[in-house]
Amino acid sequence: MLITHEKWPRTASEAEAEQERLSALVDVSTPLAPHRYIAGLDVAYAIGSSRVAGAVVVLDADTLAVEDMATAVMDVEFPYVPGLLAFRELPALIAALAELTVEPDVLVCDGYGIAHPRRFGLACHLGVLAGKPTLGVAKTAFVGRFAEPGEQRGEAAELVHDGAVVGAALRTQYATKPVFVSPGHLITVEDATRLALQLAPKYRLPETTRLADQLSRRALGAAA
DNA sequence: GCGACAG
DNA sequence: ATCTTGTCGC
Repeated sequence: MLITHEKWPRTASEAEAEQERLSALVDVSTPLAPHRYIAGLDVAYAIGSSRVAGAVVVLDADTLAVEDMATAVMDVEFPYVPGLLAFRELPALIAALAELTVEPDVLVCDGYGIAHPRRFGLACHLGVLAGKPTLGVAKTAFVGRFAEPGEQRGEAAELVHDGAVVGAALRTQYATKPVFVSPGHLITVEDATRLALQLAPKYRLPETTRLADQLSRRALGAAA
């Protein structure tokens, strides 16, 4: 899948302005459309250099079997700034997506969707650029308040930010810390939460992110 | 002003 | 994010 992005911001203020502009295009009220291929994306970083590896793995929505995968190694341009993660990771992820043979229907990101200071996290950004459904699944909290969800697998609590429900703290496995799910684009909080749980039948994190994480690290090491 | 702060 | 194997516990 090809994604083109011009005039990539170089400063924090430019990046924030870009988020303000693109955030108007986000749609989190449309239910998730029928889907067959789910993609998981992640980025691995090298220690003493600016080298990074973006990875994407495509799974069958029903069996979670791996149908395709791709990687892209490059140097990072943008520094890590909370709230501007997309500008640091998207280039490598977009490059990896361009190498896919199987066209994914939904993109699962490592990070947040609308649960973001300006309602425009990495998942929203990728969703708008790709014009496809996206959601974010993060391991730790970023913005918003939430009540501790029940201890059973599948129990969830609303993630509230600025008086709005922007996601959910979801318990994917019994007695494990919850993961934070938020819609990115063309999906609702409910559908994103349901899909995240479906993708995590055995471990705390969705298979999509687990596999993408492993793939990105392997790609980084192989590029050494 | 201070602390927090996705990866 | 990254440094990192085995090991303690359910």
